[in-house]
Amino acid sequence: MDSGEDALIQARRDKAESLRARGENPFANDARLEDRTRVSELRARAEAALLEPKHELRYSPEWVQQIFGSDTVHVVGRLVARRGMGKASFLRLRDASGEIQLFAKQDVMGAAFSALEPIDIADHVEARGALMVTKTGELSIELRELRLLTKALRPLPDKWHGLTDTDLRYRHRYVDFVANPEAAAVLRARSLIVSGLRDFLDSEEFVEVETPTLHTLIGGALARPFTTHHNALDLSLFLRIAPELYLKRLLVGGFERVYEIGRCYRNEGISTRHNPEFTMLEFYQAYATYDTLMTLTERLVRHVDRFLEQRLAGLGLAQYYAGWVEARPFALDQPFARVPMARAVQSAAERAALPAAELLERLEALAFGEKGAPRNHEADGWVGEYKARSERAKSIDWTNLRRALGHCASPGERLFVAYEYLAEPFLVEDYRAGDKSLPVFIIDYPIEVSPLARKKDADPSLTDRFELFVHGRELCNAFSELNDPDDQAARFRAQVEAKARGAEETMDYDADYVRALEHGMPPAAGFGMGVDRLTMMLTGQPSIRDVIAFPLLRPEG
RNA sequence: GGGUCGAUAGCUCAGUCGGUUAGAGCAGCGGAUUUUUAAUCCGUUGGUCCUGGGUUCGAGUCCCAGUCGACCCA
Repeated sequence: MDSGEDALIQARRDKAESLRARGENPFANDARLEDRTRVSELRARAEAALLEPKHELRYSPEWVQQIFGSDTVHVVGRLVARRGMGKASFLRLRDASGEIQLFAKQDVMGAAFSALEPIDIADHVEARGALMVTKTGELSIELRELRLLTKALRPLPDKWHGLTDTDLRYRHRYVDFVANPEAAAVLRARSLIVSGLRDFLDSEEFVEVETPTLHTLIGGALARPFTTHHNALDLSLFLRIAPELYLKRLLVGGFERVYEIGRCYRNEGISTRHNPEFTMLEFYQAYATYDTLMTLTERLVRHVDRFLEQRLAGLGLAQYYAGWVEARPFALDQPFARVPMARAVQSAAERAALPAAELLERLEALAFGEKGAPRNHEADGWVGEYKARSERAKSIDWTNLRRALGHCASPGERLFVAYEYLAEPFLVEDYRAGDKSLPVFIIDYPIEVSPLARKKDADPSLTDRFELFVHGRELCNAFSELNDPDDQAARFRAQVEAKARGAEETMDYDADYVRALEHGMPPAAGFGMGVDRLTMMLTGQPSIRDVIAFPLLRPEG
């Protein structure tokens, strides 16, 4: 009654048993690694023996002989392929640094050749032998000894197709990383991207800090939180949605440049761009403005990209980076566009052959009312006329634009909604650098949608704020910080009132934060960026799940 | 929340108009093979066709409901 899977596992258990019967441990951990060599070291030493063209990885037998002589090398790793030839056998061994072929010959190994019998693909082994080159030019280790270290009781997926079922890939991620090397390369890249961020910020004299993730108040962003409870204090707590307010308290405390890279939690839906827990970089710089930070942001993104390229190459993973860059639809090497939101809306309207000034004046009249009916009886006619102006005008989501306008209570909110529907969907086509899209800073956001940003001196209806869009996707949010405690207290009160009116995503009144501002926070600018999204962007991954080691999934049924 | 598509062997996939005992490749098992590269050749094991109803002489296939997933929209 065994299923096919049970039979495959049983066959491997039987092999483990046969080893135990011979007094060997199929889960040994006594390998002596003093003389262990990583595959990458062997490849590096053998590089001088590479034949042209080098990317084909064919080696000269004489040169390899010259470099390595008959010295025995010692490697450990997982077997990922096996080709039996009777009295000879080819195995492929993978360690964290790379792969190399093992060549087993009965006349060389003698009795040790029988060690191959109980060994399967996926097992971890240690091997000793001399470097040589096969007749096809493949660098190989001619085995003297082979020993099982760990028996894998389950088989690997199809050697050619790997594991493609997306659900299985994410549920059995440990298999995904073995079967799909690019998935593992993305995780390596993520680690390097985080290192690159630290490398850049540390060199700019920022201090890395860790602030609480358990919060008593909701603040720093507009999002629904997860709730939890501290037993000893009998205290309700929120998992943080952003570190912002604590980092700015540190500016009050005298730290001029601080940053934090850490997990944030938002109790929202899951999509290709959203995971309930995600990693955010925030940094704050005293005596700086959002203008300073735009320049810094461009340098930061380019620095991280170069850092990634160099370090991946150092790991022998250059081909993955090359593939990602090849597929990139955006350019990072040219100055990013900087466009005030109002101008972005105006020029987007013009590009759709719409009367920009008239349209902006009519936003309130275009809104749907409570029951989805137009507030203004002329509005349907205007929209019909607008749609006829151009293909682009026709492709605008007028229905949802008017619905969203219906929820707006101020001109600033309406401008923001107009931007979201008229301009943002077209950023990729409107801002170009040759055949690539150009990253765009949208600047000067309305004050109503920016509760923590500083008012513009020249126009108090706007804030000194930018968001960076790379190929149409939001990557960063930054602004000159509000440090007037009275202004901040008034904005908190507005949030509390919005909550009382039924708004779901609001901030709480944070009296301690207002007190901190009363002690004097230096003028400053702050910056936030999703590390997951940055990784998606630089590695060309379509889903946030591809850049998270273990994304949240519905539990197995 | 709405729409579209999908779920068949451990993995990757076929399965025609509803019709005999559901197939292939890989993996596994047995055999041959001392330079292979997805090795090759011979033989062979392995199935809750996602679940539950329904239509029918007969359902992997058609219908309904549900579960799970992917993509798009909100």
